[in-house]
Amino acid sequence: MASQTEENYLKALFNLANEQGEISATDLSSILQVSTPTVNSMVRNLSEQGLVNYEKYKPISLTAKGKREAALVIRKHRLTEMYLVEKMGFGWEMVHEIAEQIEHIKSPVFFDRMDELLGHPTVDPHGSPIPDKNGKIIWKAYQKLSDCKPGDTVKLSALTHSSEDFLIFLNSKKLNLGVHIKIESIEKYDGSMTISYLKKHREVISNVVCEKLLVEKVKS
Amino acid sequence: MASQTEENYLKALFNLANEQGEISATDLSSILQVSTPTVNSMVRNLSEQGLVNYEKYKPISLTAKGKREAALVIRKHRLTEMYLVEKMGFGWEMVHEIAEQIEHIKSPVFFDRMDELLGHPTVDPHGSPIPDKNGKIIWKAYQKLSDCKPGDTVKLSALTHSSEDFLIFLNSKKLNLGVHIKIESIEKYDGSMTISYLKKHREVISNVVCEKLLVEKVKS
DNA sequence: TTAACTTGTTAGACTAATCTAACTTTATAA
DNA sequence: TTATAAAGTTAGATTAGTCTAACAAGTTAA
Ligand SMILES: [Mn+2]
Ligand SMILES: [Mn+2]
Ligand SMILES: [Mn+2]
Ligand SMILES: [Mn+2]
Repeated sequence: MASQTEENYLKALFNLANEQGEISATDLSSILQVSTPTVNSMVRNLSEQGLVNYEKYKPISLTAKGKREAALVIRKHRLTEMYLVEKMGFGWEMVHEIAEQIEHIKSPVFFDRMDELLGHPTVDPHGSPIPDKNGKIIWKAYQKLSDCKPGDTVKLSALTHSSEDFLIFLNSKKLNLGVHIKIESIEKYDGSMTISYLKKHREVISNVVCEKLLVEKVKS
Repeated sequence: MASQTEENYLKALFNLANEQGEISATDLSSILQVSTPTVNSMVRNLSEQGLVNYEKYKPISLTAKGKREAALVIRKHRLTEMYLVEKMGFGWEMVHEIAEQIEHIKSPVFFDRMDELLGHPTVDPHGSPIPDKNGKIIWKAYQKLSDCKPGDTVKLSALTHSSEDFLIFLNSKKLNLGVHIKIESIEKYDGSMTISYLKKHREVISNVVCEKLLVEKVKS
């Protein structure tokens, strides 16, 4: 069974692959906060276990088996986050750190029970999809708020990044998942948007923020 | 902060001290399933941290600081077991293994939240006391069922040992904590007891079992 | 197309936690 | 009271995961 460290490498590889395609030792090194020689030796180890494709000086990738393993760790992480929010009353900005540890618990029944108590959720508290028990992920086709036009009404459904700082910022603006947002206008100069939501709440949000908000068109 | 391994040693030391007083390297070795040289080097390490009193060839003991640390790990273990039973619906025979892992999660708020959701419980699902946030334990003065007399009516309140096998045995006899037991008779020869409980349920249980059941006198 | 920079790899070392083999101290019992 | 057994310690090795320093390969840009 994969160690805690190995599971963290698999997750990092999986996430990087979905953000960039090509993965370098340097990327892993900066995400996992370890030196490149450390990455190098772990990648060789994972490669020997058939989880990673490795050839000297070539970009790193997960094998099919590695992808599945990674997705199952991510499943545990996201189920945990959902459980912490829904059943234990934690805020969405607090759960990542705890889930980072609990995801490594070796007990299938524990995660199965969470899944059951939650009613088999398909997304985590940040809107990211929860892989199924076979490691399969259903990616929903969201668009960035920054790609929407004035007059559009959309539902906030997920985030591209969910750092604690960003989540606390969203809390302060009462921008929770599920909120319906009307785009009033877009400033040409810097792409900042004036939006309204929740009984005429009106805010101006920067392009940096709009880029991180994933939305669905609302049929109305 | 104490590593997972260190925390497990502290717990073992704490439990052994409450069962035997004097602790030997061999005891730790057999409980933790590691060799005596391994125990030796870890005990020296804990001693350097001021958690254990160690002198060559002398029995091992926890310092005040070590006792406190140990009790706080046991607190996390028992809160977790209680949470798993009360909030997640696990049987009392399933929770020890999972708690053995979750007890090492580094997140005070996580355990505080469990404690709060459970309403600050004082005992775990096996009747063992949960140390408070300062590591203080209140030991209740239970007696063994095997020390009771025919005619006594008692409440089953705790267990001296809670191996999975024993818990499954108790399940099969419907002997749960809180059950009121009337001692009908005791067989002189082997100390086995005929007891009745739960609407005239009548059973003969061996002395081996009676020795492991902790009860309180019922005033009636 | 070659020099300079960036990225990746190798070599060698370290720490925590473990082991086995060998030795020393303490306990037991003839 | 001394020989034997049991318990504890030391020495030295191993594995996973990490590091730094040095070197090699690949990329970029003059
Ligand atoms: Mn997360
Ligand atoms: Mn993790
Ligand atoms: Mn337990
Ligand atoms: Mn443990």
